[in-house]
Amino acid sequence: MLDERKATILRAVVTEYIETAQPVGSGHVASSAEVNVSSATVRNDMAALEAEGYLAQPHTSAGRIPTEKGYRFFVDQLGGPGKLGVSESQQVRTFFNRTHGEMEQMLSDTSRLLSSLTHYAAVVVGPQHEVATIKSVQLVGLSPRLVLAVLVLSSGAIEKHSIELAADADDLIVNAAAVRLSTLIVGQTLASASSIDSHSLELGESADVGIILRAALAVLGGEHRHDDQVFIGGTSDMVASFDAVRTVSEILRILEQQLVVVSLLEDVLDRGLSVAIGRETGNEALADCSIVVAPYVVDGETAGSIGVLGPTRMHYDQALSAVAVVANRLGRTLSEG
Amino acid sequence: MLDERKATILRAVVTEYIETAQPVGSGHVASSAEVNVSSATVRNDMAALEAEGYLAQPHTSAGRIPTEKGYRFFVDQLGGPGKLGVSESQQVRTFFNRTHGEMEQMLSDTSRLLSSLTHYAAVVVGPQHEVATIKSVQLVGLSPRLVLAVLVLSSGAIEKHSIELAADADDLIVNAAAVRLSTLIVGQTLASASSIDSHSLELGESADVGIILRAALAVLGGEHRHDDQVFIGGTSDMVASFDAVRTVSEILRILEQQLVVVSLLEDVLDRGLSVAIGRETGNEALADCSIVVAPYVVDGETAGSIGVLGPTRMHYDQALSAVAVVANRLGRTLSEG
DNA sequence: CGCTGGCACTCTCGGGCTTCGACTGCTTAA
DNA sequence: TTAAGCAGTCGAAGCCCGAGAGTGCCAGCG
Repeated sequence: MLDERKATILRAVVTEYIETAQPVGSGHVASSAEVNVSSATVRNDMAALEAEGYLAQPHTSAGRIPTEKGYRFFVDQLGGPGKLGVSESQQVRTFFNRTHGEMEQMLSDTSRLLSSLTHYAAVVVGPQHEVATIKSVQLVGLSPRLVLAVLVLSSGAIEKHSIELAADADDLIVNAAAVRLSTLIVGQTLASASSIDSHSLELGESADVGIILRAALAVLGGEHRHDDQVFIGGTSDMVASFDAVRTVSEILRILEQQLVVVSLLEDVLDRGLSVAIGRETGNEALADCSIVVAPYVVDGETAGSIGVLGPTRMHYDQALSAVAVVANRLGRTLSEG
Repeated sequence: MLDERKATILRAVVTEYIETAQPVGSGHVASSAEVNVSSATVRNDMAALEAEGYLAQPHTSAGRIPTEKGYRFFVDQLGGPGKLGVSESQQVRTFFNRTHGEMEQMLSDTSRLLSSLTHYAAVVVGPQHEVATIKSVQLVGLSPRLVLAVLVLSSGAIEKHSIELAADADDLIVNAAAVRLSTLIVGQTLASASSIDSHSLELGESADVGIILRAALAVLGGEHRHDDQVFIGGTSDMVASFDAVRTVSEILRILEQQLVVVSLLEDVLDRGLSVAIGRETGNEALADCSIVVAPYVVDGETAGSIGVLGPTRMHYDQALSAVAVVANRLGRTLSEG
């Protein structure tokens, strides 16, 4: 499709533009190390590249800037992620050597690490609860009609749901229900626990206990998708890459709606993409942004995903390697625990 | 200090500047409804106001803009918070009628509500755990050397701490420790629980149980301040009030570090509803920002605080009423549950 | 046939200039 | 004490122009 020289020229334009944010002209390209032809030749090729949609001109007599298609080509021919710089990989190493303890804390710190590595916004989506089994369940009466169900999952995550009762329930009844609930659902996954037929189990129970059980199971059956844990860091870094406050505001709006972010990441992964450029993100407001994502694997299962969000003119190589390395280390660290 | 006319003129300048973000000249002030003198007179008074430090001039032949001292006077003479507009108070009412259930969800939604009311960034700090008593404690073994301690507090909040053991512990031992721990700390506050002398209680326990107990109590004694829950919403709205990306980036950095929270808490200790203008926030990076805070009261105790962060030229009256009303309703709603 | 040098052209950017208008401060008079 | 008028100041906006960076195209050269 693109001969070798055109590809080199395109590469040169993209890297130069990523660096300077200025339209790059034929002269700059010709004087770059990889290109050994005159600026006139570069001009001809750039005109061709523009005709084919890889480059665009803000106006006549300005240099060229890459289009999304141009970035796409650049990223694709980049192949996989490269290696991290020494200081960065050192940073990653010390981070993961030092980190331990609470998973939430770790994920939150990971988003900070990733944003500090890339200077873009980092999004870390916690492990899905769907594969985790229930380690323990507990019912705690907070007030006569309010009971809190606390689940501990094998992943170390905690789910809590409050259950409002129609009638008062004393501690004895609550405890009885807790015991019964434990025997029913401990060891199961959330999904299978919530599919238990609540009618079949009221046999042999007192009415009060049955009511609580049914309420608890109903609550478990609710939307689990919603309580995905999402950690976002480094927005202040990313913001500095843009120059219009309007753009910044729109991007922040997207990030605030965390649900969107999650579906964004999942969507990108579904399509097998690890990089979404501009409108490929599927969101008009992110037309000036790119996303780099990777899943992380815990105990052989894809658990969650991490990603960075930056301007379309991001340092793709650095971002790719950072995301890849951090996803890898995060998965390994979580597997050990 | 300021005679009535000067106060009126200052008020007019501030409101006009808040509205337009443009320096306001004597002509505008003279033609405003509250002022019935000529522009020349206004000029004289404005010169005096400038000499006294309430107003400033970006340059000769420009209008005046308020200084921090000017805003301060404006806010002080505003007295308490006014009433909310009809649609806003309607919004608050339906929000609090509809809301129930998980506290975290509620606080997070509250920050969204507050930012949607004011169009500034809203910060909601969850109830301090210090007054809450422990309702239940549970130890769950995740792996042979990793035990998760889960506390349920009377406020409905949950604390979890992971405990790493030096030696393997089987379920029997963990359960024994859990039972013992329950009798020790249930009903106490976190503070008093963490001050239990761990050495005195090993009597009559097996060594294994004692080890776990000691580890658990040690973990409880850790820093509780750190796990204050903070919910921040509406940054995208606030950002739109500024025009320099640089400023925006710095403000976001502050929010990310949750430094604002510190000043929020400190301010709330001093007085009730309060406003910090510009450098009064104690942070150089927030020189162009103001903060409006109020504590909320649950069951007669100051539980936490809420606030908004916006530009110094914020709509103080609206912000004050919104914060006051939401703090009030939030406290009442949390008291009921 | 592809590459290159040259040339004319285009368009932005920045400086310098002028004009305009929105202010102010001061002076003077009621 | 207030108002009116007037001169002065300064930024914003418009304009022009030259410099510079780029382009497209063409003709010649290997």
